[in-house]
Amino acid sequence: MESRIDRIKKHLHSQSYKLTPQREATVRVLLENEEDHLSAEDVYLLVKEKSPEIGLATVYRTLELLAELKIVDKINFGDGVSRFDLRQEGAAHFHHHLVCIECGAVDEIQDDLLGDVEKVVENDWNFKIKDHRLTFHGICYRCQKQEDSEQQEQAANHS
Amino acid sequence: MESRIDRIKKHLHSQSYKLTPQREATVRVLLENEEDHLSAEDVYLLVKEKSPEIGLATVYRTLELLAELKIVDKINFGDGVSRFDLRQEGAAHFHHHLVCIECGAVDEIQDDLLGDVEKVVENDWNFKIKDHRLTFHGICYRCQKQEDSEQQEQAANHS
DNA sequence: TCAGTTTTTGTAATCATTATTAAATGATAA
DNA sequence: TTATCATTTAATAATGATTACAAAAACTGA
Repeated sequence: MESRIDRIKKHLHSQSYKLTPQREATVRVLLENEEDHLSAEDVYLLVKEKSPEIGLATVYRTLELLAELKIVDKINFGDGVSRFDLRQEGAAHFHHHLVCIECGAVDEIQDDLLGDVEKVVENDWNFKIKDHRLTFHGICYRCQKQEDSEQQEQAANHS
Repeated sequence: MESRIDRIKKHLHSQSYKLTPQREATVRVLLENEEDHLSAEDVYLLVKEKSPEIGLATVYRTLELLAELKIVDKINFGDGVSRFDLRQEGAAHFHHHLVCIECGAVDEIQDDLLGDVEKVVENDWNFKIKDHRLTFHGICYRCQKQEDSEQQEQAANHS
C-alpha cells in the first residue's frame, strides 16, 4: 500500500526534485496538521521540534516548491501572513474557507460549490480558469450559539 | 446634485471622522483610478503628485479607515501587497476578480455570482456570511487570443 | 575519487506595514 | 478671542514576514 508521502515523493521525482529529509519533515508536519492553516513560521517551529537543525529559509523554500507543484495551496486571509494548506489528493479544485470575524476560527469546505459559477465565468467572461480562491467572512456556528445564549441570559435578567 | 465624494464625506461624518484634505486627496485618487487595484504605495505616489506634502503613514491610515467603513475593500492576490478597491456605491457585496497568470491583468466582475452558493453555506454550514472574497486565476481573453494566433503562426511555418 | 550540481544553513538584506512622537490643525467653551 | 482638549498629520524608527546571498554540505555520475 502506497502512502501519501510516497506519492508526494513520486510527484517531486517526476519534476526531478528530491524528497530530502528536510522536505520530508516539512511535508510530515503538514500531513499531521491538516486543516490548521499553518503559517510558514508555524511550520518551521513544528518541524524544528523533531528536526532541530532545520533552517527557516529551507522551510520557506520547501513550501514554495510544494505550492509550485500544487501539493499545497498558499492562502492569505489578510492578516499579513501566508498560510499553507495541503490540497486534497486528487482534488481538482482548492477547498473554500470560512473565516470567523469573532473568534478567528477558519473552517474548510471541501465540496465544490463553484461548478456553476465557473461555467458562467468561462463562458460569459471568456476566462480560462486554472484555480480559484473563495473565502467567506462572517460568524461561525460556535459564535452564533454563544451570542444566542448571551441574549437569552440578558432576557432572563430583564424579566 | 450630491457627488460621490459628498456622500463619502457624510459617511465619515456619521462615524465622527472628518474628511481632511489628506483624506480627500486619497479618496480622489481612488475615484480617479477605479478598477486599477492600487497598492498603498501606488496610492501614495499618486496622491503625492497633487499633494506632495502628504506622508506615507497617512495614506496607510486613511486606507485602513476607508476599509473599516467598507468604502474600500482590501484584497490580496498573493503577491505580498494589499490592494484597495472602491466598493461600488450601494453594492451589498464585494466584486470578484479575474487574475491572469500570463500577463498579470486583473479584471473585475461586478455581478453577484454567489447568491446561490451563499444560501448553501448559510444553511448547510450554519455560517452567517458578512463578506466574501472570490478570485479566479487563469488565462484572460487577451492572452488566449494571443496564444491562438501564435499556434496558427506555428502551423503556418510547418506547412 | 573527482567534478559538478543540488540543497541547506545561517545570516544579512529587503520590503510592506505599523508604531511612535512631536507638531499642526480643528473644535469648543469660557 | 483665547485657552484647552481631541484629532490628525508628518517624519522616521521599528517591526515582522519573506527573500537573497555566500559558504558549507550532501549527492550524483563518470
